Amino acid sequence: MNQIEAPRPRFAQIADILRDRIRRGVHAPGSPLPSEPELSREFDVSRVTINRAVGVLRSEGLVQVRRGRGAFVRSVPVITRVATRRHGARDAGRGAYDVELRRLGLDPSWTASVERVPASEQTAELLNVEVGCELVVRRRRYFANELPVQIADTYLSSELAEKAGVTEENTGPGGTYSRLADVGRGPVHFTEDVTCRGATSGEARFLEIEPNQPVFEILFVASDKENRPVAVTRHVMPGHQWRLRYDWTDEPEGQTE
Amino acid sequence: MNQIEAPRPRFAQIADILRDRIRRGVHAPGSPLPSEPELSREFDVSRVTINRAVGVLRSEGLVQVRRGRGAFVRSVPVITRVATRRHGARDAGRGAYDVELRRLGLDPSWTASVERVPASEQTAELLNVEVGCELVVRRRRYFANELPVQIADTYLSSELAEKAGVTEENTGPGGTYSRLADVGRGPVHFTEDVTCRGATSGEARFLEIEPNQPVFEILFVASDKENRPVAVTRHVMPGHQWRLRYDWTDEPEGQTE
DNA sequence: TCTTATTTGTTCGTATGTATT
DNA sequence: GAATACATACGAACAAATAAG
Repeated sequence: MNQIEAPRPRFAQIADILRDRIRRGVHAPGSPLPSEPELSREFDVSRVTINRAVGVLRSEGLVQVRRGRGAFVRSVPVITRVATRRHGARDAGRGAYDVELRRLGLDPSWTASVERVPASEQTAELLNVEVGCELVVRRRRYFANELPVQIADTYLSSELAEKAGVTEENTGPGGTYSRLADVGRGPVHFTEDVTCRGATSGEARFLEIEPNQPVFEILFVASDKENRPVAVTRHVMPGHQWRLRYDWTDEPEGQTE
Repeated sequence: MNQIEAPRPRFAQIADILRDRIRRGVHAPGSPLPSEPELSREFDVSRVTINRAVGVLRSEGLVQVRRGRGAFVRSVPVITRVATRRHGARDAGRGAYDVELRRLGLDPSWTASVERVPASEQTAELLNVEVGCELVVRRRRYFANELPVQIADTYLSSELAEKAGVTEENTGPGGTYSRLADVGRGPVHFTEDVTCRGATSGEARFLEIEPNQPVFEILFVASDKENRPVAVTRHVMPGHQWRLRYDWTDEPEGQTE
């Protein structure tokens, strides 16, 4: 067994060089890389090899390529989503998003809309309802400086949504969870499943990333005090631009259950 | 603007077909795909196009390609790492790993070793020590059915490690945290930062995945009751084969601070 | 050990298609 | 319409890892 590093493929070496140039600011955020024919001449390789090298940077989220225009360096602020346990669930919500983005000097914004859809198999199981039964879904889209950074869709059974009065875009002070609490179904138990997968083409289009570029998917289930699920939220966000933070304090031994 | 879906590239269509065949069991886990020349003839495309299609499946973690041998279908059980807040930090540790793997019908195993290393910039900052000062690192490697699934390295200052007596591989009942508690430095506050990034070549080699295939990196900081950091653990695991679960229960309003 | 066949990895030159300016 | 830029694809060639003899 030989510990000497095998010679790296040209496309990988060129990707390294370009990555380093971006890191050092030779190509500033928002500015284009030299065109493929130019890079092809500079490194004395075929344009196909340059295309593959740039493909590496694309899949890392470092550049955004637009056909007919060029490859542009992204500015990728890493946004931290803090889920502090002892302060309750809403800390990971909209208010915290605002604070975090302003801390980074970015302008937070979002859109919201409400629809009715039949329950998918997965959502039906999580909400403990029949497949195909009617759900109310609140779709939110988050932006940082006009750039899309997160998809968040919350599903509730139509029945519960109507009882709690959250079938309109404006859910009033405290949001959906406060309205649920008003009718005695306030969520108390929370489960959050985090996975990492390639973006679907629809997600990629909205988030302006490559299909198959890694995204975080968070499935957030809120249940009431009788442990009945009341709402499911699916978050999808580009993997390279988020950090998920969880913090908590252990109870002293005696108080644990 | 034209809403008609552009025709998909051939390599992507072929990747879809192969992915579907794997899903349907046409190619069972552990068995090889047909060779590239064979697929090239079947789909009547060049071998370069097949190579690119298989590359898509590689980056998804669906197949493992070994040069000179072929492309083998992976068996990819999704392992859930549960971090239940109310039961304390150790629920995400080794015992929980054992239980989860047996639940999946897999055989859990791990290795452990202890080293001394100088503090890197990042670790030094998290542990609040000087860069380059001596640390004790406990390296653990987790396997499922002999397949590597996780890297976990825990760093402590040498001083503290010696006081607590955790400079050997065997740390005794309850593990490192119990020994820290014995000397009055038991961790109480926990912070966990989850990010998603491409595997480094070293990680890829150990985890038997592609370089740049997405991995979860978890930075876990444990602090004592005076909020002094006592240990930092870095976990690295293949993104496609883990699910991170967090669950908790909200305290009633009155008890929140 | 050496040889040969098989299999994947990379690269080139060339060509064609699509999106933008 | 023309020029520019990126996307995909092919055939050919060679390199590197593996397996069989």
